[in-house]
Amino acid sequence: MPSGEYDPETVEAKWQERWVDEDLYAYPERAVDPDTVFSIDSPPPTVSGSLHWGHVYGFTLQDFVARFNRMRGDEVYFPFGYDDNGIASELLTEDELGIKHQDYERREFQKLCREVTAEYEGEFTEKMQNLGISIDWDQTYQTISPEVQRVSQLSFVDLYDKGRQYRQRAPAIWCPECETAISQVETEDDEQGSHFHDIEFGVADSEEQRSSGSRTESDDSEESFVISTTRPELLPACVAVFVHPDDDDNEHLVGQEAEVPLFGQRVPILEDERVDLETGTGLVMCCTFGDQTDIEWYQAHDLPLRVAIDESGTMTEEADEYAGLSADEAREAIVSDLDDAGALLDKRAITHTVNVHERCGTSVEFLVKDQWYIKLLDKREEYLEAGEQMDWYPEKMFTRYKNWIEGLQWDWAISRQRSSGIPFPVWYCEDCEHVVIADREDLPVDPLSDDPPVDACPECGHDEFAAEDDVFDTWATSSLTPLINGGWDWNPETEEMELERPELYPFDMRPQGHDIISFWLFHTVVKCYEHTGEVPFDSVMINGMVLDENREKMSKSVGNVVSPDEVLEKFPVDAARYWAAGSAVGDDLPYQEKGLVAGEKLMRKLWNASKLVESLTEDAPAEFDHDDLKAIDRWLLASLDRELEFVTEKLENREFSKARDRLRSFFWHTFCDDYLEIAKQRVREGDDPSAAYTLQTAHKRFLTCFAPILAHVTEELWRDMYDETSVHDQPWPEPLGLDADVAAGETAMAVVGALRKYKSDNQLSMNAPVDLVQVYGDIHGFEEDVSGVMHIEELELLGEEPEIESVVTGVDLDYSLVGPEYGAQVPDIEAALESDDYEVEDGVMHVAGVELAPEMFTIEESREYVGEGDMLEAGDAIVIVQHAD
RNA sequence: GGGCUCGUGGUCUAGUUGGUUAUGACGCGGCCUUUACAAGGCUGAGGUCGGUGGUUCGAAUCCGCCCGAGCCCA
Repeated sequence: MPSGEYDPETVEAKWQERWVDEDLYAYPERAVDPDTVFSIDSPPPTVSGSLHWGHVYGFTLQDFVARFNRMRGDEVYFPFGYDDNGIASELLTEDELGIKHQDYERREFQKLCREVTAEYEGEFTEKMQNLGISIDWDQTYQTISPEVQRVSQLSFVDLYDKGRQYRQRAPAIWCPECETAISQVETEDDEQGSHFHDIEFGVADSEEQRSSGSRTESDDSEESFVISTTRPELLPACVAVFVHPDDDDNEHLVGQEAEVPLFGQRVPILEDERVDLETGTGLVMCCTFGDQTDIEWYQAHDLPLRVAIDESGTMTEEADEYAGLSADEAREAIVSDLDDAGALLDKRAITHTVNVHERCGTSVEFLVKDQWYIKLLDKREEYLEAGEQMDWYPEKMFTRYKNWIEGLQWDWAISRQRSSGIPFPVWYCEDCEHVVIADREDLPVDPLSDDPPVDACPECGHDEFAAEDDVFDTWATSSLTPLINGGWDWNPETEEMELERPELYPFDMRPQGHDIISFWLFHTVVKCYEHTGEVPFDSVMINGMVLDENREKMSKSVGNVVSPDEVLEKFPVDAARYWAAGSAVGDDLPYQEKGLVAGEKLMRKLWNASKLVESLTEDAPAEFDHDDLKAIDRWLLASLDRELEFVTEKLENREFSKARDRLRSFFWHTFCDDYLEIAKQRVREGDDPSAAYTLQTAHKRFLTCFAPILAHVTEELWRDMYDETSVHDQPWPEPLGLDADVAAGETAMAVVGALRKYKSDNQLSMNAPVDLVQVYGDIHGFEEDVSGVMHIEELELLGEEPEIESVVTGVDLDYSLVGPEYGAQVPDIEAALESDDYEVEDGVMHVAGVELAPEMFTIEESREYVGEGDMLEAGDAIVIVQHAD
């Protein structure tokens, strides 16, 4: 029996442990009906990081859905993945073990990674369990595991067979410090000090002018222009000069050729909108490659390639006499030589934004490498339709997916030149470069250690092969989680890819933060769609970001990070869950201690009310004929039916905060404040099975409905009061389907409310007796309840309205009817009403030359009681109180 | 710089197919021991709905511009 105060610290830990020990959330082995399976595909978090609010928030929202669907009878598949395949885990492993990945064979290094991350995974598991998330802990996977590597490589082979992947020489982002290619998302902007060098370029005649014979001696060496650059060492890589189309001053240069100082190559002067007119002189050189724009120009204008800096940051043969110097040394030497040649007009310090590798802060370079790509551009329409097929919660977030697809300019590069990661299962013939792909049966393979599946090249018969040493982009693996969860594998007998658990796929729900819709979600949709021909998710639930209490992003450098660990030492998990349910899905949510405090208060109210219900329902009948229910009991249960209908619909639509608030409000105000006060007297003053039954029935329903949100306190109360099986295993309540005089019940409650106010206003205690109360209004069947709870000696129902003097105070128009009908005449009508210039005849109002139908207006009256006692207005009813103070 | 989202009493929020008196909670003031709960109950104050211009008889709601925040892209 619940007694004393609720002790969340002990209770929450107890249930978290038992839920796991009892396998309460286990996905049933033989659940094979796709219609009753509810499968969730959570994006696996990076395990080497610590738990942050984003995890708590995201997983809590998923848990609401999981618990709700479980109670509705679905077999819920709620797995957990550990993303330990990223660079973060590799660095962690090197750090922890004091090793370098270069010293190990790739497979061996990954084994070490698995060992190191296992420890962190344990910690992560514990924290997730401490949040009471109803994950099935028998359904877990690690992205670095050989099984997942196999799926990743199978995906590669499948897409290659389908012609969706190709290999091409293209620019890659390169970190010269780490000597690795990195993806766009691994770079970040950094403000750095640098120098602008104003360098004079000569103008040479273009081919056209030369051939047309317009060239004169003086045109040649006389004309020049100035380019400001921070990268003079890239002069040897210069392949073009660009002018903005709106740049009138330099427009005349377009079409001519420029001569690069010191190096002498002649390059075209072209026009392009991507020139930034605000920076430097408005003229810019394009070098292959100095930055991202250079790559775009290279591709858009079909420019030649001149690579002047190699992978280690050393100047190449293109740099002539500077070859072999480091980029920094070359810059100094070139600047000095430019100065000597008179081509350096100015040098000044600036700060500008550069792309740096987020791990080491080194400015990135752009190199040309052979890269593998997945085709995207040719199927943009299809992928857009795939997105449209999913239900988006909230709907508005589909726009992000749509904009992303519409803005795609390149296919997706999936190869990374990192020395750790999941390898491409590919070899190349040393002679003819024929691509040899591993056999599916052999996967996972590492070409650096394993032999190709053929002895000789099927193309040319050559028997020497070069291993592909690239690894997959991390998204290439992360985008396969529905297939990993579904047990996707090669069946050698049917020679087809098959799902071991096809009932899970497509997954019912994909949760996703709105920040990575364009990466994680998009790539997952694309790849799974290509592999299976089906959109992998029926629905997507987007969660917002957790911000600090000033609505600003939590960031270590700003120092406004609040750790969930600290907070959960102070507050119950259920309080955090209550807070998490407090925002519209998809919206950002500020961390607010007040939100958790409100949750604690609700838990306390639930606890205390349960204690009272328990004490009142010891003799409650398990069954009770609904026809024998007293009016107020019938009214309460019928009202609860309506609330449940609302709450159920909101939970179905992931409108957690609406469900939460409505449930809370009905429980607190209607059940506790109104009903419970009345029912407790009835039960205490005499045997009242109708009240006891109603109390218990309603209370059970509250516990089950609160269970998805307040998972722990409801479990404690349920198991303590009712049943040794979990509240989370109870069926979601169906409406009882009772008829009740809802209006009379509400009027009765309004009368009670008015009397409470009367007592409060007159500084009377709530249990102070009142001599006589007369009610004009329908509270039929509730008379005893009203007089009981308000301690009324005599309650009299009036058959006709008491003596009331009415004074007309104004006229209320129903604008939704008057507006469309009379439009511009509305101000005239209002003016006439203002000056009392109107007449009402047979219910029709004549005003300002028009006639208003009865439903268009209401005469407002203030009513004054002229008889004995005090008059109270209680909704539709009028209450007269006779009380001798 | 571009796109998307958000902006409602001190704080968090409901309401946005246009209808005039904007919801609830937290906090704040006042009153009340009602044998579940004073961390409770009743009640009150507090908002020209980010700013500005427009459309309309009527705008928190629709449109333009501006400001602030978040995310993604450059």
